[in-house]
Amino acid sequence: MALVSGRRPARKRRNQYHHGDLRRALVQEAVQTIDRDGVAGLTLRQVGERLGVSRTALYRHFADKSALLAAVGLEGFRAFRAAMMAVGSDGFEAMGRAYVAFARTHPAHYRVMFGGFLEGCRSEPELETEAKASFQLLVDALAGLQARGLLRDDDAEQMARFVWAIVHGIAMLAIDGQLGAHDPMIDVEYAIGRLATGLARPTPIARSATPL
Amino acid sequence: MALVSGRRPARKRRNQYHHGDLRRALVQEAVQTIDRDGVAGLTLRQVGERLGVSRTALYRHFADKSALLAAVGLEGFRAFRAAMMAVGSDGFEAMGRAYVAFARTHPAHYRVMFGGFLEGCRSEPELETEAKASFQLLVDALAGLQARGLLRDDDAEQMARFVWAIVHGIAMLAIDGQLGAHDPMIDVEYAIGRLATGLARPTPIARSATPL
DNA sequence: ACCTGAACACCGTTCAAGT
DNA sequence: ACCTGAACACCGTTCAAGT
Repeated sequence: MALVSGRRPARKRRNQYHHGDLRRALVQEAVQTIDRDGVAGLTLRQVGERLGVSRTALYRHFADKSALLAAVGLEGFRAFRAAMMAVGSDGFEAMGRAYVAFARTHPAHYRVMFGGFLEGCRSEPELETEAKASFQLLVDALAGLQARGLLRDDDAEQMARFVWAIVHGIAMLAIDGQLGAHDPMIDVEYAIGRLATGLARPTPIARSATPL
Repeated sequence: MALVSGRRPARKRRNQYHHGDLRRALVQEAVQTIDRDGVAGLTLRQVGERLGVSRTALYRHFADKSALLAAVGLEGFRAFRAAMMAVGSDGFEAMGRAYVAFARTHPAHYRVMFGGFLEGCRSEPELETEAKASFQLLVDALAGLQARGLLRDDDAEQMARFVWAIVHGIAMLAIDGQLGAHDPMIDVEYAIGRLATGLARPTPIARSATPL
């Protein structure tokens, strides 16, 4: 559950009425609520009540509800990038698996990050920065594979958008329940297999094939 | 704008206070509101007010807000399926283009259909039926290509989920503004090119290639 | 600094009452 | 049948007041 970067020790500050770190508690409670009730089910009053705090205490830490959502998104992006970096960038197989796994493990974060709920948060530059950095991770990984001659020489950003669309599509369908009982990891494995064929550097012979 | 199947002529019914077809007007107004303000910005009171009708008039036609949303989704699925059938099922190129084009032309419908807002509508069997039928369209198209020897012999449903994830991913990223000014149709064309390589029936020679 | 309760303008939904 | 206004329990947000 420790999603934030753990630089600050668990030492509680004094001179506070109810919490050592209300800000963090608010974000955490928001995430739990979204996991349970969806973004639409998130109410600031309930969050406060659940934390044993007045319903306006939140405004000491966040300008409004969308700022709280932005904090959830930012935390999500940081955890997401950490998870991606943890698997390394040798092949996109592991990244693809890690991507969908993250969405399933943190559906609330994922939905806030990529579900269009951050529209009113254009004022948060950190969000944009973090999102761009996550995407760049994928671009770099693909460029690395290209440099080793393993991938076609297409524009790396174009390839990245393609791969991103696939894992994003699988992830969204999975956490929205569109896949029913079907295991999304099967789709990830299938996609990896098809991408190996479709994105591999074309050999002279394969290039001459007229597939469709 | 005529999204519903046009079987009923525009003849207005009598003996009504304000509308010939309040139900349809409500759905239409809801769609416009969602297009403008997002699903979160949809309020029943505003819809009624905009239609010059009491704020509770809606309950004569819909059990609650989620039922109105379900109606929007159903209308979307019907229009979606019609658009898919219109392009034929000869190749998935045209279907892919039509898919993303639909999402961009009807972002409100698309978001309601696939954005996880229909969770509370399990009681609407028509929704499930329509969603399944849309998916089946893709499965059938792929199976047809398989029968003509143009596609790999993988499970057609597995291939369909793969293709669906791709176009869904592109569509969501596009209507969520994640692509910035980038034209999503470029991604569709790129995806089509890569899929032609990745989903084509493997020739004996291509099969022996070790791409990644 | 951080927290509080009262207050305001909203919202979905119910219901008795009207035509 | 279809529509209405009053009412209820919610919601986000503001603000003067407390420690």
